[in-house]
This record gives sequence, C-alpha cells and structure tokens, in this order.
Amino acid sequence: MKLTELKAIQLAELFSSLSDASRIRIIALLIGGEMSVRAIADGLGMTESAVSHQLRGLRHMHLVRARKSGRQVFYTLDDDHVSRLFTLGLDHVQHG
Amino acid sequence: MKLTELKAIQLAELFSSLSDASRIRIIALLIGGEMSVRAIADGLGMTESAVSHQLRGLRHMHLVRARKSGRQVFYTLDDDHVSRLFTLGLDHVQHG
DNA sequence: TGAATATATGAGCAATTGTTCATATATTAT
DNA sequence: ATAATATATGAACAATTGCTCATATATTCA
Repeated sequence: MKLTELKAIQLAELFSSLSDASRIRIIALLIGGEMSVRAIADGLGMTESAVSHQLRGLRHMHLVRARKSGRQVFYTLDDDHVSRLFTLGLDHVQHG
Repeated sequence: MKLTELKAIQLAELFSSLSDASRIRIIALLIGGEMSVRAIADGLGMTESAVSHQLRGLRHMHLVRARKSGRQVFYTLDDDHVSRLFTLGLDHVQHG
C-alpha cells in the first residue's frame, strides 16, 4: 500500500496513544461512559496528576474529549473509531 | 469496560508494535503482499539490520509471519486483524 | 573447501516515555 | 478576602526504544 511519510507518522502517533497499559485502562473505563479525572484516578489507583498527563495526550490525539462542569472535567471517548480500535485489538489479543 | 491488567498490558503491547512510523511503513508495504527483508529495506530506504530488528518485534506480536525460502525470508501480514487495524487507524487519522 | 549472499542478533548510545513531586490555575464555599 | 477542591503543567529522573555497527548463522555457488 502507498503511504506518505506524513500519514505513516500520524498513524504511528495514533497507535502510540494506545501503546500504554494505563491509557488502555483509561479508555476501557471510558467505554462505560463519561467520567471525571478523579473518578478515573480512583477507579485505576493512579494519581490525578498521572491521569491528567495521560488524558492530555489522548485529548491531543482526539481519542477523548473534555467537558468542563464547575471545577470538574468530564472525559468521554471522542468518536467510535476509538472503541472499534479497542475491540479489534482485543480480538487480536484473544485469538493470539 | 472491565479489563484485567494482563489484557491491558497485552493490548498496549499490540498497539506498541504499531506505534512507530518505520513499522507502519513495513506493514503498509506488506499489505501489497509477501516481501523479502531486502525488498522491504530497499523499498523503505532502511538498512536490512534495522528492518530485521523491527520484523522481529512484529513477528513476536504475531503481526507478521515469516516463510524461509533458500537464503531469503519472506514476510506477510499474519492475519486480517492487522490490515483491519491499519485501515481503521487510517480512517481515524483522515477524519482528524 | 572457501567466498558470497541473506538474514539475525547483541552491545551501545541518543532520544523518547511515564511517572512523581511541586506548583499553578480555576472554581466553589465560607 | 481566604480556604478548599479539581485539574493542569513543568522539571527531573529511571526505564524503554530504535538505530548503527560489528558479528554470527544459514544457505548457495564456484
């Protein structure tokens, strides 16, 4: 398949955002619906700082979207590509 | 979604194997069909050593499969999950 | 056998990554 | 106003990554 170097880099960056167990667990949580940073941190036993750092990367790659409400920020998956990549990857792992 | 830590790690490892532009370009080439290490190296302007190192990781994650013929080794994508992940990722990037 | 070819592998190094800790910003409550 | 809460951010550090270079293994050819 023909692929410009730019697209190759963008694809690699997309998959990079899914290449860490903490981020995978964040996304797995968000498949269940919108959550605040603290709720994610509590749910995963991570510090809010670590979660916030990871969410920034995910936001930057348009994998999650933020909605601010008062002093909380609620995150959701940005579009259905994300959960489809997730479940397709899970398929591969489970048939490995 | 509920996800064991093991599955999270395995998923992260799977996406890690797709998280580098050189590997993405190797996979893009292999979507066109079976190729030798040298052909891949020539096609991408990489050294055979660098390609071989990358192929080892891809082989380990069952993304590519090797077939030895004489002194050459021909690589193909291991199963259709790979090209489906690839094209799904490309979709996301192109709608970004 | 020895030389040439194709691939694989280990060591080493620069660059990147994910975390912690401290601090900053923003919002709400008193 | 001050304090408390929720999140974001920068610096710094250990751990990981992808390459090069040298070398090893395997196969073919003369």
